[in-house]
Amino acid sequence: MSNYKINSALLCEAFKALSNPHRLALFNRLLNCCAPGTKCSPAVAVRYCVGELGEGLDIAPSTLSHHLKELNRAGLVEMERKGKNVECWVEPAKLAKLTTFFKPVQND
Amino acid sequence: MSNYKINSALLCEAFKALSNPHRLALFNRLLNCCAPGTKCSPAVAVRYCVGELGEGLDIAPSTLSHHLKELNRAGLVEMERKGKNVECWVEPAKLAKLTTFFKPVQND
DNA sequence: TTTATAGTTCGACATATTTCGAATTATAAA
DNA sequence: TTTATAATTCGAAATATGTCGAACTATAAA
Repeated sequence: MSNYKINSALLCEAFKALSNPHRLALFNRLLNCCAPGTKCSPAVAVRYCVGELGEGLDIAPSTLSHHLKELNRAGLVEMERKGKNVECWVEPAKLAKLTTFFKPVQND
Repeated sequence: MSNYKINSALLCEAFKALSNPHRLALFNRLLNCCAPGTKCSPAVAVRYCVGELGEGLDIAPSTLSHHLKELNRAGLVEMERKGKNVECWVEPAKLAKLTTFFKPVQND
């Protein structure tokens, strides 16, 4: 099977979501739980609440909320309310789909 | 080594380039030289000229040119004039960098 | 019940993007 | 040299995006 026709509309939405510096930073923060050099092998997807994700980004809460909504809409980030907070995480399965796109066609 | 700090500005440019349906289609055309089911194992990157890439996309030549310029600027597509035509192709090394981003952090 | 904290929605405004047609450049063919 | 083909540049217009503050909702704590 080749990657000739992955649903390009969905793919395009994913790339659009990652095309903004703030959203890319947010997504990256969810992907990379650890600072360089530290040990970290999460069995389960890492979770951050909205506020934590926005730290150091210097954007208004409403803007932060908007960007996370976009990442969620694009299917890249999951969100779930936990008490006063809303937790965010990335499902590893979603990543796999994206990497598939960049792999060259495989035929034998 | 982790992917903690890939140059996010460059990465962002790449995703922005792929965030437009027409540009994604153009890039995909360069990635997937073959129709599904056919045999195809290109030793060298596949090349299309600008006009060929635009076929069936129903956009003006100026728009096509603009989009390819964007893909080139983002470092995703190489371009070189060959006579009357301008040939376009994707360097496999560029793809590798993008896939790295989506891979989870590896620490041992 | 009142108050505080976390996050979202809405409307407005500035900026960026997409697209086209007209004019232009580069190359090859007649 | 003149003509045709391939592609690019430029300017303009329509649309989309990023951002904020104000007002609002959801939940927990006092």
